[in-house]
Amino acid sequence: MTAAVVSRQYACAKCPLRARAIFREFTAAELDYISTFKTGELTVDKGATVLVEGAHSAHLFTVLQGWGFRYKLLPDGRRQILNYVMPGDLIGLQGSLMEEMRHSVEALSPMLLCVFERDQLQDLYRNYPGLGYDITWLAAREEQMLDENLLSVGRRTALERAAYLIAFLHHRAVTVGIGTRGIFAIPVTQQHMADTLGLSLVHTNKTIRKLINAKLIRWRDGGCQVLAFEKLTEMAGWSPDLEEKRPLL
Amino acid sequence: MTAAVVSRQYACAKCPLRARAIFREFTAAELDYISTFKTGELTVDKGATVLVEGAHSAHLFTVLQGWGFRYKLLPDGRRQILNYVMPGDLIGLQGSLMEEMRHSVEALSPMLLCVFERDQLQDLYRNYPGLGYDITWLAAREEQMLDENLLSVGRRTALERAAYLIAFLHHRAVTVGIGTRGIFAIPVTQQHMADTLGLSLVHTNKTIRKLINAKLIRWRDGGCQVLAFEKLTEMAGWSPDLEEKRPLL
DNA sequence: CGCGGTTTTGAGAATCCTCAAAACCAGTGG
DNA sequence: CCACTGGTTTTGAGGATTCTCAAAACCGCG
Repeated sequence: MTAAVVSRQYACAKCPLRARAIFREFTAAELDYISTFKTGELTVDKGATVLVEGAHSAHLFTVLQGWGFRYKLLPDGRRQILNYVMPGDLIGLQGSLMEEMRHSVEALSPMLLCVFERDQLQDLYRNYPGLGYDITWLAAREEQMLDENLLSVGRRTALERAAYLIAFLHHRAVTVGIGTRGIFAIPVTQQHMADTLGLSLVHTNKTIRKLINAKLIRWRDGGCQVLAFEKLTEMAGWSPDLEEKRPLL
Repeated sequence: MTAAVVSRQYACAKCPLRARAIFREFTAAELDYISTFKTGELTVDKGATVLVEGAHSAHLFTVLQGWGFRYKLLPDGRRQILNYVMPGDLIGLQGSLMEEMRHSVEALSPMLLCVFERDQLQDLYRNYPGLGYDITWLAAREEQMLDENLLSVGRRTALERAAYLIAFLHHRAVTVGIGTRGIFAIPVTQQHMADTLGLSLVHTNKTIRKLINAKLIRWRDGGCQVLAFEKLTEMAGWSPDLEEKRPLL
């Protein structure tokens, strides 16, 4: 058993995630509506596939807890990780809007998801245009992240790429409030890193080792921990955008 | 003079682009509204910058004619082309939704653009939720293309990548109705290709030469012409999705 | 203790890069 | 009509990066 639907835990208004500073305030009416839109919660085991390429998903999800990643495969099995998902992110939008999903999503850790019905999406746009706008905003944000990733894979050196990726994930996690109590681990293996960076496992390992030896990161608790965020961003030639408040569906 | 605003040419209902098979039907009311939303047209010279990274654009554009590309730069000038734009594509959405643009857009050929006011976007969502939905759909489509591009740059070999890129652009162009009268040229230089593929100019040239020697493409009229589309897609391990009808703003 | 998954190391080979220069080509001005 | 110019494509060559193959080391867990 890799996934299980659980009954509603709490109303959206009381969602602990929503209280975090990065998310914008919703009106009471919006919260009520979202509560209707939400049909349940879903827990997913680490390693389980949340959404699979080719399917036409009947659901949309908001991540409440845990990490996952989006990826695509070539016919012969080569894998490219496109982006990571973490609390507050919306997944499955493509599968809801288009005929079918063009990528898959897998859980990196146990995940807790909020489930929405695809069929209610039209209704949402009609009754709460502001929320529709929010969904577009979230899609534009995803595009922004992909742009930066593509720049990285296409034009940064292996070392810059690794530094960028780690800094990027760390920054997102901190922004959304993961590991506010000190150092936390990004729950990936070096194989995941390799498939994100567009490098082989062996070369990824050698590259990451340089970052470890330079004491910019360490590898512990089944993942990657950041020790010197600034040095990573500098190495990558990247500066994080200042984060505006964002919607949470 | 690289860009000039022109007075309104014709109502959206009579837009010649809209008549093409790939675009979905709009209701008379929608067309009326879009006509209001549209504030003018803009011509842009080949090589001119349409939108620049860092700016907070007051405008949104729909491409009516011509080709362009979106790109990002690293601090030292390395360039990654993220995607191409052609008739029917919406550009500048990011700059309208977020604080500022995270990429630039440049014209590959003379372009004709439809201009919309960013400030009216909220109004559009409120009054025509279906159009809001359309905009989200377009954003999701852009994401889909980026996903495939990232897969390509990250995991395909140089030859596969080149084959994919050319097949991809050719397919998009055909779908939107460019060059329906026989063979047409994709208006790029090999430098553009290189910056899209994440390769050096020299290696790109050698790779493209293989495709030319195999008679899959030819290089003529200042661009790339496709001679054997199927062979390209097969070489890339890619099959184009079937194209649903899409909105045109 | 044994097992499977993950990280590490070594080594030779393929890919891709940089540097440098030549060839080609379309447009400009004499 | 031709020389000149700037942009683009092509070629060669040596070198750096990255890959594959293979095996060892490590590590948490049953």
